[in-house]
Amino acid sequence: MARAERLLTLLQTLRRYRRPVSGAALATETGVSLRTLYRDIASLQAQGADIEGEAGVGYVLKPGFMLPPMMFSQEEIEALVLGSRWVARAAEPRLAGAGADALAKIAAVLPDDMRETIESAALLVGPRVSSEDKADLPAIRKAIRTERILELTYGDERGAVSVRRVWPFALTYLEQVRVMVAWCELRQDFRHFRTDRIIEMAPSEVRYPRRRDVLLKEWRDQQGIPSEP
Amino acid sequence: MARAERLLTLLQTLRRYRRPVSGAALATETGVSLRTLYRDIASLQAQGADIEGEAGVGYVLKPGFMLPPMMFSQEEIEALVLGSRWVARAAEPRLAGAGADALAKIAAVLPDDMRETIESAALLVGPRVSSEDKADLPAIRKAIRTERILELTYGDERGAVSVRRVWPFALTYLEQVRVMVAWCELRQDFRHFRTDRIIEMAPSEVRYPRRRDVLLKEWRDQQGIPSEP
DNA sequence: ACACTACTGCCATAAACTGTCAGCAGGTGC
DNA sequence: GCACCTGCTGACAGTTTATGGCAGTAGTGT
Repeated sequence: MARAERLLTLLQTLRRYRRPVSGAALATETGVSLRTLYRDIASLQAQGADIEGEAGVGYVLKPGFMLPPMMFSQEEIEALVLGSRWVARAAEPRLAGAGADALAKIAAVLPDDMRETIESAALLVGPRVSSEDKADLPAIRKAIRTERILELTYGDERGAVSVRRVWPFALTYLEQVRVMVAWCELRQDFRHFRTDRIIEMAPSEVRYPRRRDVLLKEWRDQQGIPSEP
Repeated sequence: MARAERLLTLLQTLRRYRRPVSGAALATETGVSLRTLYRDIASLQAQGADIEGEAGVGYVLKPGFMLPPMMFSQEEIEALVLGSRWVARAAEPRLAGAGADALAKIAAVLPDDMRETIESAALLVGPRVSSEDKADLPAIRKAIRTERILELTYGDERGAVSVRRVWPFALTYLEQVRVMVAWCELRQDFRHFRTDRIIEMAPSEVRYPRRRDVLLKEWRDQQGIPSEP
């Protein structure tokens, strides 16, 4: 049983580094010989981990995560499936695709009878969200993840166009539209931006000076929104 | 590595039987000695599997499923999380709770930085579904899973009350209401029942004579709905 | 009382894992 | 070309772990 744990530790260690890490470094960190480390890496790759090793450079783990074995109840699986379905319908194409992929991965490992259940027990027929986003939603999500400043050209409900620098920290999925929540440098306050009204958007490499979760908390307090589940 | 696979096989074998199975039977089926089987069961239980063993009876696996280790991309995790959030908001309390539980399980094993991302990158602020269901939705889902006939007292949009026997095979989650799709013995056709208009409901132990997935397919064909992802 | 079962401890054997050593391959810098 | 760093593979002995058989305890249903 010690081995399985070590492999998970190794994965998390690999995730910590963004730059390539040498096998020797990983070996000392996990307290194991170099030879064994190579074997461990091979095991992880065999299990599907996206680890790339290049001679003279080191190892990099492609962004993502390996879930350890986990037990889900019947209803929890139904919830995951129903949720993924909803995402596959309601989110923008790229995230929707990810939802469908996740769903397929889960369905692939379920026993036959359960897969059948899943294919019928939960349907989503809600009108497909049709508002077309001009904005690049994956780019917004990435900016949120990495806490980067966005350069925004935005047309509000009255048609007035403005250019702003904003600090995006959340993206909300409403029934018909999606709204980016950000701190606006122009207004020095929180602002909501409907993604279908974003005319142009330039992600920058500049990190904004505050932490995303703090911004989120302050915004929630201001809005009177209780913290999420 | 053979051991991990054997444990998964053992789980699936356990799932196949509905009745308690003796350890000896499981041992021969997985090709292992009885002593080792006991150790394997202990391992699975240590990993969180809901296996119950009773002396003189055998082993039973509580309904549910253990996901093997799986790799998810960043976006797939975001999709799963966003979807679970939506379920936690939009579904009826019990399924919503399951969504929250699933979310918590996933969050618990994610590395810290990713957990932070998840706590802010996707929010759902859509108006909480407020229509109160008089119907017992978990019971409906169970009837669907097990293909049981439901005895229904239903009030339609004009207030006319009727009593019917129906064969439920799907449950759709719309924005404001939930709709059970079933074959109605009274009308000899497919009918949709808003769950908030179900006045009374009696699950029976009688299995309906057709297969759920076939009903679903016929209904889809009749409605002109393309098959789900 | 009896049959059946889960469960535990012990121990010898079998299998797997691990570390050390050696060597090959690919890329970088001198 | 040469030294150097790195990934990667094979072979072998030592160590650890897993396994199977055996004996024994205890709970359940007939």
